[in-house]
Amino acid sequence: MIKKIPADSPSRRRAPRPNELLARLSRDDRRRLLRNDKPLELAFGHVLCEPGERLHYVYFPVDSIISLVTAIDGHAGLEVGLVGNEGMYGVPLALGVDVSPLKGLVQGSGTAWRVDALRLRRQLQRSASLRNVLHRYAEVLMIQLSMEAACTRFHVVETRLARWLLMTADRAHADAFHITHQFLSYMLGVRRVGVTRAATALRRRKLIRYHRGNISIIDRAGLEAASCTCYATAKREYKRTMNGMRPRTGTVSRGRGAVRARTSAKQLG
Amino acid sequence: MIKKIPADSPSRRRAPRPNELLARLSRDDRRRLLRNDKPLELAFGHVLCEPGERLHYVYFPVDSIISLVTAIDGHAGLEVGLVGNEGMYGVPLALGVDVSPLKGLVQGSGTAWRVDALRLRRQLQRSASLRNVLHRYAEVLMIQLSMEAACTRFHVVETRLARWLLMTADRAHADAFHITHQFLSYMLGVRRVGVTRAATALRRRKLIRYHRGNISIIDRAGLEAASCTCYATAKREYKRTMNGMRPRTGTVSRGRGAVRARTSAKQLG
DNA sequence: GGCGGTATGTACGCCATCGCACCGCGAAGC
DNA sequence: GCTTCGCGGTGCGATGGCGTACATACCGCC
Repeated sequence: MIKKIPADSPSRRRAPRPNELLARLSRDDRRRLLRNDKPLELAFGHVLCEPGERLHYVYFPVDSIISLVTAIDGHAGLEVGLVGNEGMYGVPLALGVDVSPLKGLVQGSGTAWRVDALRLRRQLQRSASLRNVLHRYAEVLMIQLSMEAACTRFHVVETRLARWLLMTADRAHADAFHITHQFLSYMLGVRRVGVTRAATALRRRKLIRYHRGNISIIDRAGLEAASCTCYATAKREYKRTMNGMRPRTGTVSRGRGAVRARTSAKQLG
Repeated sequence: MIKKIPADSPSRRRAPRPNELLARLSRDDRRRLLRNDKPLELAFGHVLCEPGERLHYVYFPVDSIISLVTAIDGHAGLEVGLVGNEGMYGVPLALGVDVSPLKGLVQGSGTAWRVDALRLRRQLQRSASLRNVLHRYAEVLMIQLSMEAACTRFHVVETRLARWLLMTADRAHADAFHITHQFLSYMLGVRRVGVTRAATALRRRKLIRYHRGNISIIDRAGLEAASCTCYATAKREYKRTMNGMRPRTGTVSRGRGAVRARTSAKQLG
């Protein structure tokens, strides 16, 4: 699924942009990493790596989309991250670990640059600027994971669905794509019926349209309003983290900090 | 809270062990990192860093416990990680980012080594072995975060409570510690009443005992059986990741892998 | 142009948790 | 010794999601 819908409206599809992590590398870093390789075609449903297995490559999507799915006993799994041309799959290798805890599932077919583990390791040793970019992205991913945990815990299906659609549209560079309720239920960790209900509600509010797996966003601003703040948060945090912007200057509690400590203990009391 | 209960039974308390990350460093790395510093006393309720603010230090707990709490609109927050002498607080700095997305809340008073951001950065540039240890821990944290997301989504309060108690006992090096239902409800992201109910159930099963905040584990094996598998998973993944053990050798789907791709697409209907 | 399979819509009873309210007990402080 | 307050226990109706089952509608294929 997530195939483009040429019949519908090619105008919906924006021009694919290069992978943002690769774009941030110096010319030399990029050349040494990619050599003479060509981007690879990834097909929907393809599993790049099963959880707990060895990572042989990292992938830098161009216009493909990769779902990060965590394993959990008694359930099919739960999507905890979404990777498009803004990121990479295979962060553990960037941290010196050659096992992936997360299943990499191609959720939108398209192309991606692939780099093998050994070459990545060599270039990481050699280049501090490469490390800088990939490690910053590792931090982005950590932010996403913790946000995902809280969002999954507290937000209802409808707002989560809205967020998911927006995030996918961004990564697909299109406002329309193909995905079934069944697949969505797997990603969101809810029943298929739960997705149907939420999707029906969004459709009644004239925010989306869908028909047998073809979903299109018809009111982007409305959908953003209907989604949880996590959508905006994720975008903001990506920018801030990758650009190395200064945090807002606030009172940082350190040293003894007895007052603040008591305050928060009180709040919880 | 999480103060020791000397009256109860000092025998409950095991000898504190040194911070495991520091223990993994070479003598030189460790000396350059810690200089002539002494470990710091951290008091319960103290906030090491608010989410979104600048990280001035990293902390390596010895016998203190630090909760990683993610911010979420409309809620008090949600604990997404627990750091004791097996880890560190301030992973973003190890990845070259000087803002923490997660609140660092001292949840168990005790001591920790503190290293300032600049010195850490210098030593990271200098030492690949230091990078190796800290980046491996960053990976451990990512595994914990994704596990936490799924656990929070799918597991009921009682099993999650059991897991929390076990994890805290491990990090406190004691089977008894002090914590109120109110505080637990904040950590687990549920109502206070929800904790009371779950705790009552565990008590009736003779796995724990508690009285006005003093909780003790009286049947560790039973509590492990009552907790979700996430407890065992976290322990196993920590070991595997930090020791750099080989993954189990399995069929890694790569290249075309059309068969596997079709299979999983089928499963999802 | 009928048929089978896929995708979606709806219904029903159940359960975990929610939000709120109220009560009782025990510890610390006046 | 009495009061106050923090902590834990219980009850009640509401709600969001679950598991299951079944109905409908559409597509592609023969």
